[in-house]
Amino acid sequence: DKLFDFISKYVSLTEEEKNAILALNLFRTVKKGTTLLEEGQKSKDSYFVLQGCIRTYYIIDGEEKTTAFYTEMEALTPHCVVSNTPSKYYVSCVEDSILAVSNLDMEAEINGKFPKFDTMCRMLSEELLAKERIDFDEFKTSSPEERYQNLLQKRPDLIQRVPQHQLASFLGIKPQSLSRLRARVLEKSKE
Amino acid sequence: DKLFDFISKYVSLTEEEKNAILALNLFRTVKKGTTLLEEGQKSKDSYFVLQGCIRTYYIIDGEEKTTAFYTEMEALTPHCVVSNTPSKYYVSCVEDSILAVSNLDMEAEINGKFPKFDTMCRMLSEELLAKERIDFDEFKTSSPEERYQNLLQKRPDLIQRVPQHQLASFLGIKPQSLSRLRARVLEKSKE
DNA sequence: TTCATTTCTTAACTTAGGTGAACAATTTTA
DNA sequence: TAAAATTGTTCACCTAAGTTAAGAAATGAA
Repeated sequence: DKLFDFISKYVSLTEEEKNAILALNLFRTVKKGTTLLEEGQKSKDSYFVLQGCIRTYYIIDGEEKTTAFYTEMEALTPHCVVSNTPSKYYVSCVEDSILAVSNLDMEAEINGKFPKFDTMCRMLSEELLAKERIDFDEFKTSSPEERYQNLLQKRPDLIQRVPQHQLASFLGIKPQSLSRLRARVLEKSKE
Repeated sequence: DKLFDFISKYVSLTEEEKNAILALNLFRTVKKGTTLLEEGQKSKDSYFVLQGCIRTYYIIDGEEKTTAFYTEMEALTPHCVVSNTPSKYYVSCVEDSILAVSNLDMEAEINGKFPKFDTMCRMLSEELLAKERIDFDEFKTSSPEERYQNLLQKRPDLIQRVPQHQLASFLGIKPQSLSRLRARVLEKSKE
C-alpha cells in the first residue's frame, strides 16, 4: 500500500504498528470540487494524498488565490491544526481523489503508544520545512517567467491537470499575465 | 536561560534533561560578517539565535540574494543537514550574535536518550512548517509594496537592523526598487 | 585622517506584469 | 440540447519593477 511505502522511507513498521494504522480507517475518496476546509473553520484533520490533487486557496477581495497544490505522496497539515486557530485558507479537491485523513487526537494517541511515530513525523516535517524554505527562496529569486519555466521542468504534470487561473496565482501572477507569458515562451521556443 | 524558556513552550524538562543539554556546550558567540555555512558544504549544524541576527543567501550570477533572516528565538536547520547534500546557500551573521549550535549527531544521541526531544522537535518543525507556508502564501498574494508595508507592521526591527540591499532581495526586488518604493510610501504618508 | 569599499539614492529608459474589457472555448447544469 | 457559468485568450493602456549609470553617504581599513 502506498501509505506504507511512504512511511518506510522514514521508519520501519512492525505488523502490529501497521495494523494499528489500518484500524484507524483513514482512507477517504473525495469528489472533485469538494471543500475539505473552509476559511474560519477550526479543523483537526491532516491530509495525505494517495491519488489526485488538492489545493489551498484564499479569497482576497472576492478573488480566489490558489497558493499550493498537493499531489500523490504529498502531505498537508493545515495551519489551524497546529495553531488551534481559525483557518486563514480553504482546502479543496482539484480532482477526484483518494486521501488518508488523520485527526490530531488520533495522532496524539498513536504517538503516545508508538514513540516511533514521533520520530517519523519529526523527520518528515523537518524535511518538508527545509524543502519549503528552498521553494520559497526559489520563488523570491526568480521572475514569473523563470518560475513558469521551472515548473515546466519540475512538475510538468501540474500544468496539465490544473486550471490555468489557479496556476497563475500559484505562480504569483494574474491569469491574463500567464496567458501572455505562455504565448511569449512558445514564441521563443519556435525560434 | 532563553533556550529553556523557548523549549518550555513545547515540553517541560527535568533537571537531568536540562543538564544533558548544558553538557553539550552549545553556545557560540560569532562576529558580524562570519560565514557559518558556505554553498557546496555539507554541514550537520543547526542554529538557534539567542541574540543577534543571521541570514541565508545565494550567489546568483555573481549577486548576493538574501532570502531569510533569523533573529532572537528563531531556529534554522539548513537544508543540507536534513538531506545530507551540499548546501545550495550561504549562512552568515548580520550582527555580532550569540547562537546555540547543535550537531545532527548530537541530536540523534539526545533524541535516543530522551524521546521527549523527538516530540519537541516534531512540534516545533510542524509549527514552523505551517508558519512558513503561510508566509509563502502571503508573499505570493501580495505586491512588493504590500510586502514592505507588511514588514513595517510585523517586523519593524528588521528594517532598522538589516542593510537595505539585503532587505530588497528578501522582499523579492532590487535595491533600487526598494529605494524608490520607500520614497513612494513616504510620499503617500505625507498626504 | 585619509583612502577605498560598501551601501544607498536618484534619474532616465526599458520591460513585463496589472487592469479592464471583449470574446471564444469549454464545462456544467437545467 | 440549450442556456448559463466558468475558463482561457487577446488587446490596449497603465503602472511599477528591472536596468544602467552616476553620484552621495556611510563604513571600514591602512
